[in-house]
Amino acid sequence: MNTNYPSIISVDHESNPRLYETSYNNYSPYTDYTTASKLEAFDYNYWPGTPTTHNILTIPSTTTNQIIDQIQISPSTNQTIETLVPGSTVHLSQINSTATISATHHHHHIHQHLYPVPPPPPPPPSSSNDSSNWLTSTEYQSPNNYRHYTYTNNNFYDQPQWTTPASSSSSSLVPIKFESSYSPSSYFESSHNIEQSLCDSKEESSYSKCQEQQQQQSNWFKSQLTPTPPKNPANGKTRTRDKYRIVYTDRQRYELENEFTLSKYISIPRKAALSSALALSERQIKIWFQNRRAKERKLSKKRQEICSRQLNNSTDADSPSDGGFESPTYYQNYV
DNA sequence: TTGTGTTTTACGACCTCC
DNA sequence: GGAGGTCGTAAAACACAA
Repeated sequence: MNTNYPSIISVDHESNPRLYETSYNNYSPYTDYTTASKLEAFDYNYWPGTPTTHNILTIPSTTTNQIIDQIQISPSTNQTIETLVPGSTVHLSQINSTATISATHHHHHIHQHLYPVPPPPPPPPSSSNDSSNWLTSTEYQSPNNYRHYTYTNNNFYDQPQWTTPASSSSSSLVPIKFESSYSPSSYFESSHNIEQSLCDSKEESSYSKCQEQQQQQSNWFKSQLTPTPPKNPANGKTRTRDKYRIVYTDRQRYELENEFTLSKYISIPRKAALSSALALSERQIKIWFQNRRAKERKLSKKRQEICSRQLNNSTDADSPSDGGFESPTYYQNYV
């Protein structure tokens, strides 16, 4: 496993409109929020690798010069510029590069997926802005194989996890797999130990081990849409008949949190979309938002208390005595 | 391992708005 | 009247110190 990749080139973008993955695995932009509310930061990282064709899901721009993403595809060439414009159709463009690219949120979340196309790769467009080579999101067929990389302890780990769909029919559309580094640590810990040689090996034991690992990965992806049921259902409780509460998956939480950062109150259409995308009922989405707002209120109350305490400390700095500022009545009177 | 405090789902009670 | 809001709370899940 090569952990000696060259320095990572990271570009922070503070004005990227986020792409949203629907339950049908098409990428579509948010349309019911303002552009300003979509601001998020991305880190784009690359390092030299085998020349590969990459698929990039973008929203083509013809009406604005807004540039929100620049990916240098090799040190000796010019930059490829992808432009995302909210509210327009999502397209797939392809580039040939000698770089392996990943796009990750600066909070460890992968928002945009760049898949190497399995050989033989389709001919690349003459330029990345050549819209004649773009596919619509419904035409997009994710590759039969893709490669996943992770970033740990300031090193990129080559993490070859070649995944092949269960079905052998290559003509059927394969759902775009959700990759998130906001995932159980055990997933990555186990992944780091996977050696590519296992899958390349002619040895039956190594091959079956590889198959097993692939199955585990596949199960993890599936599990991200399946909330964990309670270990001990509460019998006779007045709550849900057969379950007291379930634990949402990392992906469900992640998408809900993302939605919450966009708006503290979820709209009816967004609720319906999230419901189908995350396999949660609209009631669960609604209650999650209610609970999340409650948490926010609790946190801001706590912050306010800390602020007033600090303010109080500074105003009392000259005083030899704290005047009993720890007492609840003091705070009550102060606030 | 265990005790304890915190966070996360889920709900009831009650309120407002349309 | 129904939908969805807050508030308070139950209980599972989780984190973490001892």
